[in-house]
Amino acid sequence: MNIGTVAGNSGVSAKMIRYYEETGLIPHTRRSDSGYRKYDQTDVHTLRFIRRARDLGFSMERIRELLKLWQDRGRPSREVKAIALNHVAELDADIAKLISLRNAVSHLAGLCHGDDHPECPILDGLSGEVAG
Amino acid sequence: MNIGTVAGNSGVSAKMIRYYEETGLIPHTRRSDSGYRKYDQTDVHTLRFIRRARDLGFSMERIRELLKLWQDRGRPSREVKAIALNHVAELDADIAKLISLRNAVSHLAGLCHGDDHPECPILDGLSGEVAG
DNA sequence: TATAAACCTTCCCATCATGGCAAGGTCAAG
DNA sequence: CTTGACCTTGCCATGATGGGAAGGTTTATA
Repeated sequence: MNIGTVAGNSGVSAKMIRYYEETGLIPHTRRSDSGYRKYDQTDVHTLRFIRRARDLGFSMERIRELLKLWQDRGRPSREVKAIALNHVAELDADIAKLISLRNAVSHLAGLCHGDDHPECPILDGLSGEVAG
Repeated sequence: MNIGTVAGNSGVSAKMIRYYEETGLIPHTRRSDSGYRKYDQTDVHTLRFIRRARDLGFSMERIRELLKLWQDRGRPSREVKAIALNHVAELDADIAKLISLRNAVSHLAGLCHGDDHPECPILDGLSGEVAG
């Protein structure tokens, strides 16, 4: 298979497949006489694995670890679970931060009349004025 | 005031102040004979405004709009509120997405024993196997 | 068979907001 | 006058991705 076919079959763009190869996430693949990258079904499986992990928000570094464990038949599932739980914790932190922002902005917006007049507690808040 | 003082007083790094100037978020400031950027208290106010907006997660493009409205004494607060509510909507979307990821990862993690054995529903899920 | 379309290659650039570093000029205090 | 703190510009890096150019290859079609 050429890279375009693998891209279509895996859901990972050709651009990213080359990038993953370059950064060592996947090994260098063999080339045709003319220099085209050649792939087989195993590569498609690996790339699908990567894509699903990306879809779940795992960083490339995490995916690197997950791939290693995936390919290690003797891995303890404990290590995989640790990575996943760590990711959940990071997501929780991100979510908490966004919610905090959201509430702050929403609060300010709630104070603003949103009419033709220039008075605006949002701008006042941003400029540091505590209250009218 | 030199840039370092303004940075300290505004909470915006000198690096970012130069960047904001370069990208037009703030105007070019006057220079001393030796080429040093010179600022006054008004600049500190503006930079504090920018920093607070950044802290609330507004993008530079949004801040550009907010700054323009802030400096327009005849603005209708409606426009400010619209930007804020739009930002809230974007934050809500981001939050929803992260929560969805979080739940998916957490679900997979919950299926995994996390012990010495290699069986791992997390890896199975990533590799596309529906179930054992 | 000739040619065009579709594909592949590498290389460079851009994102977004931020930091780091380096080489060199300036200023203030000792 | 030296030292150290500060300023300047400029380049590089981030993380994961896309865009595009310039040029070689393969395949399909006229």
